[in-house]
Amino acid sequence: MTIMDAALIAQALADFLGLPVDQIQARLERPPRQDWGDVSYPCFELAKRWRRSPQDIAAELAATLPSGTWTASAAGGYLNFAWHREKVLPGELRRALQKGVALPQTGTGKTVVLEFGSPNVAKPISMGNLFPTIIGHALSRMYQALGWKVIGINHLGDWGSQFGKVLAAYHRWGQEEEVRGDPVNALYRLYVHFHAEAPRDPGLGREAQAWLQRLEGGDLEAHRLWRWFVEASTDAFLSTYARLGVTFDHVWGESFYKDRIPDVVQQLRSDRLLETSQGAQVVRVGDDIPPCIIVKSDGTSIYAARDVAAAIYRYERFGFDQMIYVVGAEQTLHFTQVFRTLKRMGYPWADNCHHVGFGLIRLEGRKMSSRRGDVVLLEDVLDEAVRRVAAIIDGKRPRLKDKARIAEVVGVGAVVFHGLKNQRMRDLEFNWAEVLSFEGETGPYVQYTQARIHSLMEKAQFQPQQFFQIPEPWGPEHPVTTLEWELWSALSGYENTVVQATVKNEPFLVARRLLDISQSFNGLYNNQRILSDDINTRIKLLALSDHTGQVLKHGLNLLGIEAPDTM
RNA sequence: GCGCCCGUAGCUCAGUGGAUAGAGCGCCUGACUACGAAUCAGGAGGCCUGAGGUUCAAAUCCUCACGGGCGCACCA
Repeated sequence: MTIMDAALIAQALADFLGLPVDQIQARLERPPRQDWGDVSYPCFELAKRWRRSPQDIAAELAATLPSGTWTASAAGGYLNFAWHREKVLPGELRRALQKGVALPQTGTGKTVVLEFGSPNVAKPISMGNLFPTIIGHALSRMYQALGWKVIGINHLGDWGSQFGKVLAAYHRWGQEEEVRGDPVNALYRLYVHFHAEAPRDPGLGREAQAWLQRLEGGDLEAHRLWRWFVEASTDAFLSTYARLGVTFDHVWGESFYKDRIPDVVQQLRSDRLLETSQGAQVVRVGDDIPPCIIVKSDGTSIYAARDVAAAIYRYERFGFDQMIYVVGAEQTLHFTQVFRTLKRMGYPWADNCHHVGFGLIRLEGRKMSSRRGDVVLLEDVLDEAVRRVAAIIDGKRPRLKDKARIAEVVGVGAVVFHGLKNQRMRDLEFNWAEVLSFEGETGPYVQYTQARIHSLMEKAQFQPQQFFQIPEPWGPEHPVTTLEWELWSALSGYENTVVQATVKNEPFLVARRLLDISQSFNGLYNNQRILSDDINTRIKLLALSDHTGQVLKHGLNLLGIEAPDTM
């Protein structure tokens, strides 16, 4: 608990009123305007109970409540508390400089399996892959920051009927040299061509099905091609992941679990959970939703069965406390079916499996369709962002060292931040102008703020020791300014934001907090001189700036974005 | 038809049941011979889709409409 923790106020109020602390604390809130105070207690509930006006109660409490490191005042039916800024801030800042960002290690000893990324083999990484990749990556870092052991798994789409299509298309039209030269694009063209031809050529569908059956049956030729395609695609994916700083503990595609499916089917059968319905083998998982299909009527496997097998394997291997699937919201029903199937199989840990969904990225109002080849490639977006950043650097900082690397970091950062700044369930209309914006609520804005602070630190050669030696940085002669206090308020909420963001699996909360902090800092920076001639002022503002820079860097890192010291 | 998600400024979005609903972009006015102008200060811009309900108090919770998106058994 810090000096500024509202729990102190809740306790004092609870003692005075003779009410449970929890009840008081649940009511505490932030006043809408900072000059009204830092913590607020609405007295309307008491008013009802005591049959007195809330105004009276607030006024009386303000007058009679024993004071602490705060001042209480009444405003209408609200009892407002304002911290004694000059007394509180020095200690808080000292602690912050000593400890840096200190997150509660609530995950210590616990393991979370995080499935994310999961691109399909034989298709290039498009903007459609942005969310599953960067949301998963951010969550991975956030859980780690809270002490969890994170197992990141990239669940490649490398099996199933789409693969039958790729094999059929390659067999019909494919050229070996072409695929050798540029595997992903060549395979993708075949896939798109397949879907273009399929409507007027019913034979194609049958060929795809036959290839899938050959593949699942262990046919050597099918298997050889499959392995080649998977390996070539994986290489391409890895280079994009490298740009994004994304890594995985395991790249286990769907095919990884295929040999475990027969055991799953066997177990379901002996548990009498499997039924034959319309030629398929299914598990009933409730009257409100359709059954979970485990084996298709043609005998080939289906993704639900692979997901069930995968979950069991992962539990046996990792004994996870939580498993999170970062997969599009359109698959909500599928995961409900899978989790209920696991539950019916008697696995209590099925309750610890969670689907973290996200909205669609749409293109000119429609869903991007990989079947039609109607996609925007992620690499193209990254390249364009980097190119534009490089042009800006040439214009305003021509002598910047390491220009190419900085342009890469800032350009990629803009794209990643753009994808993480809103609630994940919201659909995103892809818009070049917005992705390529570097001003306002953007990644480069936060990066810029951090770089600006770094530059201050360099110039001033600031060391935290200097701050510790000032006896009274703020006092009656030098009150804490509104801008300083606003910045501190934004900073002091950071740890809690990270905790909340992790609990809700919502990285955007971290992104928003970083914007708040950056805005507060820039407001201060433009209105108060930090490198003041007055040594006290200079050092305390440097101390505040130093911590701001640390938090921004920490937060960007959680989001998977690099924070360059110059840009 | 059923289920899930979304509906807040011209646009993109924030907004733990509480006070006068906030940002960014765009538009208008200003600030670089003080620390990095990818910045900042100010202005204009709102029936929080609509109607009921719960509550001392609703953008927020509950119903019902309307509008948009996504699902609804052998694709993933």
